Amino acid sequence: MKILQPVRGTSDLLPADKARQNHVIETAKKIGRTYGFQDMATPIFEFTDVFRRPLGDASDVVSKETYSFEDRGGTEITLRPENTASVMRAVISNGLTQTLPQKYIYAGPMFRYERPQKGRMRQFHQIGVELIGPSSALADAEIIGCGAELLSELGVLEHCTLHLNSLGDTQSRDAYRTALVAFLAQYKDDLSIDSQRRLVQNPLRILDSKDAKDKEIVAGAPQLADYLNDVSKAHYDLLTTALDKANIAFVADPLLVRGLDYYCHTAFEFITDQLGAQGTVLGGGRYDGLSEMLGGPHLPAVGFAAGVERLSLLVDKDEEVRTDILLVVMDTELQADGFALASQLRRAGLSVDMPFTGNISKKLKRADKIGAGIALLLGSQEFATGEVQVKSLGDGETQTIAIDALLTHPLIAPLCE
RNA sequence: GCGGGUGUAGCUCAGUUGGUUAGAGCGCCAGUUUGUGGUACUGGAAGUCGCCGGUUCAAUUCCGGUCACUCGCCCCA
Repeated sequence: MKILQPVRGTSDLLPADKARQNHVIETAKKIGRTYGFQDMATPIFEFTDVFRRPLGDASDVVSKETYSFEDRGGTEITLRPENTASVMRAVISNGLTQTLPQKYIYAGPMFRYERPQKGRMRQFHQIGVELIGPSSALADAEIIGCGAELLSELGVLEHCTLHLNSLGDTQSRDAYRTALVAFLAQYKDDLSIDSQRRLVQNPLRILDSKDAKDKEIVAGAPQLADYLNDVSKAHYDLLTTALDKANIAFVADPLLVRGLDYYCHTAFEFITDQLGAQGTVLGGGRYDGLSEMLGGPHLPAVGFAAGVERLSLLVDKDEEVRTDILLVVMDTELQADGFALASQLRRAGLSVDMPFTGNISKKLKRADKIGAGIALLLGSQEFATGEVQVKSLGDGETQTIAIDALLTHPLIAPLCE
């Protein structure tokens, strides 16, 4: 075991990366607030059944992508591969089904045992929103609008296309699935190996196969849209009308399907062409069936999840974290006084860095690394009269002022929060 | 889980048709400057050539395996 390298599919977030991710997350929370979504969090692990029941044993996520283990008490535990099931579990656990709708936003790490690629990690981070209670297509529009707004605020919407589809309600979907399987069964031997497997496990997935031969066959397959019943059509129509009126551009994508079983009606993904095969940057849909799969009441819900790493890769913003003031203590015997002064400035809201070793020149060099605009030089000569040197690092101008007057100095006062 | 590419200093990369002490730029450290940063100049440290094995008088170089990263498939955020 090579402990000096991180576990495959995990990585350290050094300050530059972490700052970029914080920006994505903070932007999401800000946009979420404008929609009335409240920040919340669920545990990072749950009983394995929380994920196994709704996702289905056959799904890839559960059958081969989860980090599952038995804890010391013999309980089957799974690190969450996504957060929607956890949130729904929390709503039911806490009796919140009595006070609907519930609107949540969350952010945190997820875990999937997959082959890592760019924008695909084994520990990765998602931000997501869930709107639980309403069955109206306007709720779907609100979720999609929130996603679009987030991407727009991050400056990446122009690189993304919104793909939209309707899977219909259970009745429509079952009818379509039957028709699709009947059609594809005729070409069973011509389908790719993967798709032959899907024919049994998840036939709708064959629709977006990238295999050339599969695509040919799929081209002649029945269309999902033709199997939507009136309720499903009305839902889709209201959603698209709302999106149109709000100027949210989308392309109807009849081949867009979701991997997880509990989705119905709306499925959507914001896809970018800038991340190779991991183009989906934000995706979601309606999952009216989830609550019942967990043993709760019938509970309509819709939401999205976005990949923080993927969004961070698209955001070119480099937020440098600067420190306001470099405090250079020029005489060893004044170290403790320097610490006291730094403490006083910090209490006033300033960020202060005070090097402990090195000569004056070496200490001053640190100013550039931390991005400080001002250096304070504390030496015995001026300390004797209660003064300190204030050096503006932009132009090198230095003046000596009373320590008591520091916080009102024209260069320093604006930095106090 | 399957297929392709890559692996030389902290970073970005040269290089060796197999042959003595493996190079550059950036970064880092020190000095020029013992109470004043950036720039400049000078000097310095730093590499099991990913790891293990094989072939060979000799392997960083060739071969095999392995690990990691990366791209694609699968699946998704």
